[in-house]
Amino acid sequence: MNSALELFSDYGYYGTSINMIAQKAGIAKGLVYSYFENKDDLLKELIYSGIREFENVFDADKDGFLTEDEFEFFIDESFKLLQENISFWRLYFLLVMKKEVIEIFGHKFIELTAPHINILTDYYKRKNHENPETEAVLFGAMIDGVAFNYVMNPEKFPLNEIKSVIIKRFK
Amino acid sequence: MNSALELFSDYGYYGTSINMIAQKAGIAKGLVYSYFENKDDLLKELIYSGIREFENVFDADKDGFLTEDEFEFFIDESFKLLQENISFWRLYFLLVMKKEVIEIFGHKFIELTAPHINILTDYYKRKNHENPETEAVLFGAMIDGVAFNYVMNPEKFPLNEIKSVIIKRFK
Amino acid sequence: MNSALELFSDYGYYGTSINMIAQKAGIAKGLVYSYFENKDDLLKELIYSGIREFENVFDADKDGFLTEDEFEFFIDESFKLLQENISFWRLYFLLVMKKEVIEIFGHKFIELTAPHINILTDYYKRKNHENPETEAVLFGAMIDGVAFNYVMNPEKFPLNEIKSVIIKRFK
Amino acid sequence: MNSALELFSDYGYYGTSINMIAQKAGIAKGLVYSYFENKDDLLKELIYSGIREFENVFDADKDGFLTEDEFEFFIDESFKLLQENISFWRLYFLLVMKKEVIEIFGHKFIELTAPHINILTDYYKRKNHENPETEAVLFGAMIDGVAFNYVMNPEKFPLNEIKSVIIKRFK
DNA sequence: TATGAATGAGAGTTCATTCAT
DNA sequence: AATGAATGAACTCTCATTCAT
Repeated sequence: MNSALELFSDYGYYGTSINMIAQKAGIAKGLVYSYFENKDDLLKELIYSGIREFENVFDADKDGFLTEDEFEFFIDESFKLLQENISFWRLYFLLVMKKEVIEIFGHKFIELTAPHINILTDYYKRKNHENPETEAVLFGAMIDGVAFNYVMNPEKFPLNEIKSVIIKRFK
Repeated sequence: MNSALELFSDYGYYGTSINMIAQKAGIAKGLVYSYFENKDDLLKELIYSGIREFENVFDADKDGFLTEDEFEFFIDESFKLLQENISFWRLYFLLVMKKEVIEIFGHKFIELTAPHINILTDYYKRKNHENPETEAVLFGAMIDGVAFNYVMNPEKFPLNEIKSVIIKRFK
Repeated sequence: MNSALELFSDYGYYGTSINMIAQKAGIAKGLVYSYFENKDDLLKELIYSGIREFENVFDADKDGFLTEDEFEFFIDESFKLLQENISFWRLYFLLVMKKEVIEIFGHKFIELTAPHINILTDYYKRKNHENPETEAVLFGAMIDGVAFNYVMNPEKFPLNEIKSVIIKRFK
Repeated sequence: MNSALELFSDYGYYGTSINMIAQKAGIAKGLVYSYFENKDDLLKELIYSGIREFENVFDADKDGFLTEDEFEFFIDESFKLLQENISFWRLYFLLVMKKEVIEIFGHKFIELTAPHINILTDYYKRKNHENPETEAVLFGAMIDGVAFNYVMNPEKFPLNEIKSVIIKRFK
């Protein structure tokens, strides 16, 4: 799965052959098929396991009420998760635009982000912002953009500085 | 090229066959090969032409000095460009993370955005922001994120509201 | 189709690869797939075309009433058909026992033979045989057996002598 | 071997995997290979054992002289053998036309039937039939056809009625 | 200039066979 | 004696590319 994740995230799903995966994993092609039904299934497992990891981390503050401290904690955790799963998030961005993927996982992805948008809307509402929902959506898009730029070039992207500015500007 | 762009942006590079492109364009498969050396070349031309369009639009204010009015104009133009070339930007996000693409176009993409980041850095420096460069980078990432979310779901994403909030918060 | 028919009838469906067929036909593997959707489809076409040929020949005496002269004519035609389509009948015997094939073609095969059995039953009834239906079924089985032995070894099997004996004994 | 015989006769040689056989037999895949050299060998053993069984039953009246009573006994025994080994005879019909099988077992199959044909020829000669040998060959083919139809559909085929008619007509 | 029949490399997948345990 | 993880050859099928027309 690690080999597959890395290759998928570098070359895309169709750009990665089972042969490449097996070779990278140091096993025979056929063995892949005793772990996964087929290539599609391997991808699914990869995504599910990524989603599960994400859900585990963000299950804590499910009371739906975000304090300023929790806001900072949320940013912290998000960025930590991002840094620890670069390949997964690369794959996420690679796939999330494909029609087939949206059909299968679209709802999963929405379930993942929608609650955060809601909590944020609430947060900005309490802070008397003018358009709390748009603000929340923009915040979400910005996080996407930051994640996107980071996974595209993890060495050069100044994630920590960015974090500070985000907190300063959006808390 | 229009057919190819649309198909690539919908089904991905590997998900689109030369046959599909020829059919959509109403020509024979073989004819594609008198316009383009091969499928790779067709993709390259597509990207180059997208980049050229982008460069043309943003050649105007090359004096490197951004006023507040120009800032708003810049946002306006960017979003217009985004809305008029949804397929291209979908394709951009679809490809930009692939290793092979980065090897070929990586520097092109950087050349495209770097000047804007510099101009923005300058802009924020003049406004006495604390970390003008980080601020500029975050702004760029945010625009990426907005674009990404918009092309993923153009009907639902509130582009105009977002624009207002961006101007209010980042001008 | 000729190459496929011959190979299928010699080595069976699974014992024949698309490569073998293409090689025998002197074309490239891929070309097979512009004539037929897939291997299954090729087999189906083969069977349908064989069935059609059979139906064409035996459409003449569809009045359902068999005279002694017509009986002889029927035998004649059957054996002629057998001799002209050895490969097809080999394939028929090879396939007709497979579950998958029966599911798809079972009714077709029954439609092919059932009318003849009925006509024969009628024929033997008129001749006051004791068990006309069993007699007809036995006759059908015998023709199967003769065909089976003939296609298994066309050079050695004495088809013409057999024909005479059949006519003498069963007319 | 029982598992293999049943599976081969239902799904064919290529349609049956070693896995299926092992599973049905309740043993591990690898263990099959300590009983048989390979899949081919397993098939061979299956056929040999079927042939041996056949030979055992028909070794009794090897004096080469067939009386009318023995004729009836012969039919009886044949049909009993058929009914008790449906799977084997299904497999026989499934395989007997394949080139590879003929190359290996062709002579065996001929050795099996030839003596009976001879004895029958003799039988019909004594009864002053016109073409005793052809008569015998036809009889053999008919038995094949009956067996074929029976194993194709054991529930529906009227084996006992057929037996009576055969005895009446061919004794 | 335009076609699409033809090619064959390479993809995903299966499965007979081996062998360390 | 028994297991099943592991292998890789061989299969079906796709599709970028070529080329005679």
